[in-house]
Amino acid sequence: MARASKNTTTPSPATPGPEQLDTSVLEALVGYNARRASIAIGAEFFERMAPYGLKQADFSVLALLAHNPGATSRQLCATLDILPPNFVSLIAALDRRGLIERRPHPRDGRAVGLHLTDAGHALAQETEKIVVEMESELAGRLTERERTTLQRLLQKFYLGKGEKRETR
Amino acid sequence: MARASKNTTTPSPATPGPEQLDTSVLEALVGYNARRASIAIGAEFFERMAPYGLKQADFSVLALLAHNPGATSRQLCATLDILPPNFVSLIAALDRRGLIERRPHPRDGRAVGLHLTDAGHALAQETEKIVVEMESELAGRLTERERTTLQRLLQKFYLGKGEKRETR
DNA sequence: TATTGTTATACTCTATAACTATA
DNA sequence: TATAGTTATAGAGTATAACAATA
Repeated sequence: MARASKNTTTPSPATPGPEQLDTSVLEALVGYNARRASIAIGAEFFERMAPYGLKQADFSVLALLAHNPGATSRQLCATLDILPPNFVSLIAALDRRGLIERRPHPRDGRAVGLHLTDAGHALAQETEKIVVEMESELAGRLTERERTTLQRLLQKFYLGKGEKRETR
Repeated sequence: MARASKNTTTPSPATPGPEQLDTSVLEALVGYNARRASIAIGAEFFERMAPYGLKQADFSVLALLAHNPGATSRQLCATLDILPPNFVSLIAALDRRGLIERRPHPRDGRAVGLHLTDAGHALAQETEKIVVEMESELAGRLTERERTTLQRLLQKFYLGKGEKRETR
């Protein structure tokens, strides 16, 4: 698959001559840039996590459980925007691998508290370290201050928007 | 791809409400923030483009053709990172709707130059205006300078380092 | 021989309806 | 009645192999 083409800040000629297209219209959109950056980072993530057999969702669940022991499926689904039916096989796979443990919820007989096993804790710790290192490499051209700014600005687009309409 | 971002969980403490999880580990990752922002913006995009029957890829193609008349499928696929087999039905749909026109390429008998029809131009212009307006609303809390910074920082993650990966 | 566009196909991700058991 | 977890399934999105026409 071809890589993203680099943008030329000069307006493109009207004739279909050169190879590169003028992408300045799209690169002015936050949505486009966020999506492309997300895909690029996700591809790198996929490569580095392949030895551990973890996808982004798997990693997120392990990382959250490491810091929120006993969290329920419902809480994890809400936090990660995963639909409950799609969460079942994910959790089942982690369970089969012996990374998590399901314990009855102390106060709610319907719910199940999820906990990392020792192996799960070890894997969460190791992969979290690798991901943090990967991010440092990818953000190598950014200063620490730029990186913090980037996080803060991105979060403005998905956190605390107040009024929200229902989708379909 | 349109993820219903209905679960942004306002900080209001709902009484039967779920205990919020500690997400600080994930929110420290650019990849996580970019993905969440991309999904949130994509959901809003989906809502506003629904009346026009355009998905993100459709809009990108129309916008690119508006500024790159006569571009070929191969060029658009390379620019947008879409695999050629997946591009066929997309282009066919735009063609059936009378938004684009396929003309024989002047210098390559294999290729086909893609052009917007009058209807295509009108739709590209109208939807581009709507998307730009949407972005202004979503980025309402950002200063113009912050927004420019955000674009620049995001582009560092997907531009100018495409010599390694071959997939996605 | 290489490239453009295409068909067929498979695999993943995401979404909806409906069931169960608890509350 | 409402909620947590689950099943089954459908629909997008994305991937590879292989082919015809042209270079």
